[in-house]
This record gives sequence, structure tokens and C-alpha cells, in this order.
Amino acid sequence: MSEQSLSIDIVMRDGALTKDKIQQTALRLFVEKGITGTTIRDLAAAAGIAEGTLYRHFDGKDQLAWELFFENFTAFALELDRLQERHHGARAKLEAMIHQFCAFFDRDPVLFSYLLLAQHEQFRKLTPETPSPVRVLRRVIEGGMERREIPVMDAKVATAMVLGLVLQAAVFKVYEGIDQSLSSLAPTLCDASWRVLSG
Amino acid sequence: MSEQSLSIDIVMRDGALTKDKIQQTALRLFVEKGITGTTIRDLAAAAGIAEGTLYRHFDGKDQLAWELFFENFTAFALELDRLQERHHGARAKLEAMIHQFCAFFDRDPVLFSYLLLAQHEQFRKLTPETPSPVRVLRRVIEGGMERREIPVMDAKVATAMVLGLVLQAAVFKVYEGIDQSLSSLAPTLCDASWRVLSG
Amino acid sequence: MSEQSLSIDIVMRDGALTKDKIQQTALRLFVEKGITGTTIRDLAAAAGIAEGTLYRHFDGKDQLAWELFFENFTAFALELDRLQERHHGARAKLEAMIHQFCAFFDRDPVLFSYLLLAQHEQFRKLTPETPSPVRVLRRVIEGGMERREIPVMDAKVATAMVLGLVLQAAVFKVYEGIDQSLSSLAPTLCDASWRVLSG
Amino acid sequence: MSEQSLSIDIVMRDGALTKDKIQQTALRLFVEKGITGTTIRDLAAAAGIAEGTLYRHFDGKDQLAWELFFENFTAFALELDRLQERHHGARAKLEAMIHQFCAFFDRDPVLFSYLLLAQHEQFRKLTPETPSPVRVLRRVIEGGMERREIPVMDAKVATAMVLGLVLQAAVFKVYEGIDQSLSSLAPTLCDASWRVLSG
DNA sequence: CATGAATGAGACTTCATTCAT
DNA sequence: TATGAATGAAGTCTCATTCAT
Repeated sequence: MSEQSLSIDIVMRDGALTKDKIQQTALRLFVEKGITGTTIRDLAAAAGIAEGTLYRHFDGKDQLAWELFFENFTAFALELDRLQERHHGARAKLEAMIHQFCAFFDRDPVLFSYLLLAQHEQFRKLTPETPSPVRVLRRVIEGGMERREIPVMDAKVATAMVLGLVLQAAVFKVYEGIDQSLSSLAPTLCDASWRVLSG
Repeated sequence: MSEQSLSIDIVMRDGALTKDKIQQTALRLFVEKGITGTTIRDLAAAAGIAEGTLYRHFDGKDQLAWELFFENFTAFALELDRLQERHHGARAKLEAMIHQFCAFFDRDPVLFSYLLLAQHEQFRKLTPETPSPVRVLRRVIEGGMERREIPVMDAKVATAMVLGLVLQAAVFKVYEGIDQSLSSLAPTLCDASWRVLSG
Repeated sequence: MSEQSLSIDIVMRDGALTKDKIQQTALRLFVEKGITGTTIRDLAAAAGIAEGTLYRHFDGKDQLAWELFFENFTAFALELDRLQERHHGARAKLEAMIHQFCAFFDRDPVLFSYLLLAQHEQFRKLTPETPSPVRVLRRVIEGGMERREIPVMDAKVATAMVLGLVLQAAVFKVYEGIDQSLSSLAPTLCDASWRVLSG
Repeated sequence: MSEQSLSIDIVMRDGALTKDKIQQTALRLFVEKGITGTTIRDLAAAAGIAEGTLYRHFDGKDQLAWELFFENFTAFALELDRLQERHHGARAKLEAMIHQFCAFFDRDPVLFSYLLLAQHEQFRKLTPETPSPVRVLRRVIEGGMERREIPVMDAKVATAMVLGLVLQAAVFKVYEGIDQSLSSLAPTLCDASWRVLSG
């Protein structure tokens, strides 16, 4: 009758599947309720595993949260960096990156939120050497200023404005009910960014 | 009769002072370590009070966090609203508001962070009727579009972009080492915002 | 009717009393069931406190076990050392010490067992500088050999034999039902020890 | 049909070898870290087997610990008993036994420690009928007293002293760095024991 | 009002044991 | 027989809150 009774309870025997399931579930709960607000019990119940199972795959909740953050954060940074290298000119690079941010959000809003919108402990653990989307964006903007494609101004401030403009659109999509996909807003965001940098 | 009555009471008698001290300390710790990450013990130690004393002034940690959020959040919203009413024309209103955001940050960056940068549980408790800085900003932008001072576009998106631009500057001031005061950046932010809205 | 119903449940408000109660109870349980075999729940129930209360007085179970060991172990070593200093001649020193071992056992067999009969993790944490009953005994024996009151032999072996003879009497009192007090056996143990050292 | 049936089986086929490996490893770890302090995971890793494999050979950790104790404990008791029967006169019996204790320690110090030096839960499970080295020693001493080869005194106390003298030498060999083999100390221990019993 | 020892629910984690492969 | 992922009971510890003083 209930969905419950239709589900088949198979003890999962494939470690990789279980690890994946834990990661997906953790990501969702961490974004929904925060890392501290998510208990191991919540997580185990939502992932359909026993509480102890988590510890076969991760050292603990903190390490899980960190691995989830670090691996995806650097992966996105590298992806973004490879992308900007394939384009020429500050504007083209910038637009490609903004489209990438939008596509990322549309493809996996939960992961996007975890990496870029949530305020984490994790952020403070990043070393200056870690690849970071923010730094990629900033280097592109600095490069544009060096090559006089962008009027020279404080690069940090310029980066903050462009980044804020894009990220806040994502925030509003989540919390203030923007209807369109972020990708469909990308041209607007690109235009706005370029206008900001044309100061 | 009892030793009690003979002892000289050097205990704090002015409850208001104690309450204030608790609030200031809580604000700082909540921003530094998050609400969940701050224990009553931390708070009591940092404020120089006993653990139980907090409960003379607040119902508990959650209520303290909420009161801190709600009172200051609405106060800033009302302040912002009164401010925009004193100016005429979308651009003047907008610039006054941005200067106000900046002045607020410079005056009390901890409170600003607590209200506007931290991702809270608290945000979800806000009812649609609560005065909110975001809504004030949005109404000003919508008004400007209605009066054709600003080209018509999706007001939510427009608001997100302007707000993001300003807030991310604050974030960068905290985490990426922007040196200037936010107030000194206000003209830049105003220009950029206006250029964004001129799309 | 039951003893239970006659007991008065007073929430203990004197920290020192509580700490003492925890220590006494822990000592007994650690000896009865081992440190690992004693759970915090056992301990709290037996001491009549809440589980969390233990952590107001000790960092945790391990620290409690260590403090219990270290403080009493060194105290007994120092007591033994002061005692041997008050006597002259190897035989007098030795007999005083053996009587002290016996009196200690008779006064507090639980503490004696915890310090001297149980095989602990704790023993490995002792640094060579820590005062130790074993070292006091050994130094007295070495001194006796130097002054030719005792025939020269391997001092470690001599110490082991004397110590073993005394401690095993304590073990047999606990496990094999020796009836007399250890103090009443002291003369026998002194004689035997002296005969062992007269080799 | 299945990949399974095609795979080459390099898995250990001789259960006896595996069982032996488990016992040797368990013995070592139980002595090093205690029974409770040794986890199945530790044990499996150290023995080079899977965690579940242990349960093909033993009912569980406790049963393994017990079997290890009981079989070797009674075997040594019987060995000791057969040995004393082959000698005549209390002194000869005693000396043979002490040499046997020493030879046992030198041959397998880990097993010796497990059986005779560690304080076990296991000891309490021994029934009065179980053959025990302690009882063999005691009966020899009692026999000597009955036949007036040894002055009459409390047999329990006498046994304790002799046993303690020997066992503590083993303890000192492990923890206090006695260099010589225990066997080379056997004559010293025999002499000392006999002097103790000559009280 | 202030204190801080005590509480106890509930969090995180460990680990002996099971069982599908 | 061997494997090792999964289990879940039970352990250690934290911390918001209470309450006698």
C-alpha cells in the first residue's frame, strides 16, 4: 500500500555505490540544514544506511563535509580555468565563465549552493594554493586590466562586484523565487558584469 | 542573619548592562563561529558571566539569536525605508541606500555580517510582512521602472544584481582583504549599480 | 520499605564532595571490572550522579583513571621514601617499608590493588622521573649492598624477588582467601625478604 | 558460468594454518594491548585475514581469549604436575618446577605473560577443579610440610611468597630490563625460594 | 539578579558480529 | 573456507537548560 512496502530492502554490497549515496544525501542535507544541523542519524536514515556504515567510507562527519567541499570546489575551479584558457579576450573569457556558473547551478543547484553560497567553516581551511573559482575570476579580470580591455580599477573590488552579481542571482533563484533558469539569465548577467567593469 | 545578607554585594545590579554585554558578545561569537558552533559556555566565558545568567535575560540561545536578528534586521529595514522616502528619483534613492549599507558595515561590521552575510536558519522564520532591507531595495527599483527612470526588466533579477554587488564587496572586505572602508567604495558601488540597471 | 525509599535524593551542590564521590566509586569499579570494563554509565549510576556530571570534574574516563593512578602512586612513593629516611640500616628500612605496604593494603585494599596489582596502560605513561615505590625499594636495596649490609647481587633481581613476595601475598589475600590481615603477616614477609637478600 | 567459478582460488585452504595464525596473533595483541583493547580489526589486520574469517574458527573474541587461556593454562598445570611427580623430596620438586617456569618464560614470553602475568577476567571463570600451576605449587609445598621437609607455616602464604618471587622476576624482565634469561636466574630463584620456606 | 554544579537527552563514534558473495 | 561491507547496540562525550544557593 505504502511506498514503504513496495521498496525492496537490499543490503548494499557495493562499497562505491554506498559511498556515492552517502555523498549525495549528505550534500542535500548539509545545504538544507547546515552541517552542524545535520545529524548522523538524519543522514543515515535519509541515505537508507546504518549509522555505523558512514564510518566505513569516511573518517567522520567533518571529514565527509570537507571531502565533499574540497574535491568539488577544486574541480570546479579547474574546470573554470580550463574554460577561460579556451577563450580569448577578457570579455569572452568572462562570458564563458558566467555561463559556466549558470550551467553549474542549473545542473546541480545543491552542489552549487554547498560550494558557493553556504558560509562554511570549510572556507577557512582553504590554503592560498588551492585552486578557487574566485581566484580564476579575479585573474581573468586582472588580465583584462593589464591588456587594457577593462579600465583599470581595484581588481578585488571589481571581482567582488561581478561575483556578487552572479551569486546573488543564484541566491534569489533559491530564496526569492526567480522563475527562469540561471542559464537563461546568463546573457543578462554577462551584460551587467561587463557594464560594471566598464566603469 | 545569614552570611548572605552581610556580604557586600559587588554583583552587577544593572541588568541592562549585563543584557547588553551578552548581546554584544553573542553577536561576535555567532558571526565568528556560527550560532550552533557557539556554546553557552563559550558565550558566558567571553561575556564574563555565569552560564545560568543568560537565562535571566533570554529564553535561551535560540531566542537570543532570533531577537538579535529580528530587532536589528527590521530596524535596518525601517531605517532604509525612511531614508529612501527622503530622497526623490530612483537614482538618488538608490545611492542613498547604498551609502547607508556601506556606512552600516563600517560602523558595525559584526552586526552587518550577522544580518546580511551569514546564512541563517533565522531567514526562514521571516514572514512576508516583516520589513526587510531586500524588499525596500526591490520596491525602490520597481518604482524606478514604473516611473521609467530605470529600463524595465525583471525586478527580482535587477534587485539581486544590485544587492549582490554591494554585499559581495562586504564579503571581500572581510575575507579577501579589501583595504578601503566600504563607505569610500560607495561611489564605485553606486556607479556600478546604476550601470547594471541601465541595461 | 526498601532502602531505596529511605534514601534522600539531594542534588549535590558541593563540587568537592561530588569529585570525591566519583573518585571513590571509580576506584572501586576500575579494580572490580577494569578501566575498559567500567562504563561511564556504570560509574554514574554507582556514584549516584548523572553521566554528564563526571565531565565537570574530569576531562574524561582516561584522565580520571590517570589522575587516580598518578596522584596516589606518587604520594605512596613519597610516603615510602620519607619513611625509609627515618630509619637506619638496610634491614630497618626494609622492614619499615614492608610494614608500610601491608598497612596500606589493610587500610585501603582497593587503592592498593589499583596502584600495585592491576596491570595498567597507566604504567607505561610513567616517566623515569616519576617517584615510584618500586624505585624507592630498589634504592634501599642498592644502598644496603653498597654498605655491605646485604650481599652484593643483581639489584634488579633482588628487588623483584622482595617486591614479588610482598605483592603476591596481597594477591593471595584477595583471590586465594588468606585470612589474616596483611599487617599481621608483615613479620613473616620481613623475615622472608631478609632471608632472600642474605643469599 | 559466473566469474566466481572461473577465478583462480589462491585463498588459504588449510584452515588449521589460519587458525594457528589467528591464535598467535591474538596472543601477542592481547598481551600488548589487553583483550578489550584489541579489536577484531586490529587482529585481522595483524594476522592478514579478513574480519569475518575469525568467526570460521572461533565463536567470537571472548571465546578465543578463553580458549587461548584455558587450554594453555591447564596444559602448563598438567606439565608441571607430571614434572613434580618425577622428582622426589620437596626441594627437588620445587627446583624442577621453578626451572620449568623459567624455561617456559624463555621459550614463549608472550604466552607466559598471557597466562600468568596479565590480570584477567578469565581467572574468575576458573572452577576449583581446573588444573592450575598455582595449585600444583601449593600442593608440593603442603606435601613438604607434611613430610617435615619444610617447616610448617601457613601454606597459602608460603605459596604466595614463592610464586611472587618467581613471577615478579618475569615482570621485571619484561618491564625493568633484566638482561639475563630467566633460566639463568633459576638457581638464584631456587635458592631464594628455599630460604623463604626455611623460615 | 547572579552563580555554577548538576542534569540528561542526544550527538558522534566504535566495534563485535552477521551475511551475501 | 574466506571476504569485507553492513549492521546497530552500546560507549564516550557535549551542551542547553535548570535550580539550590
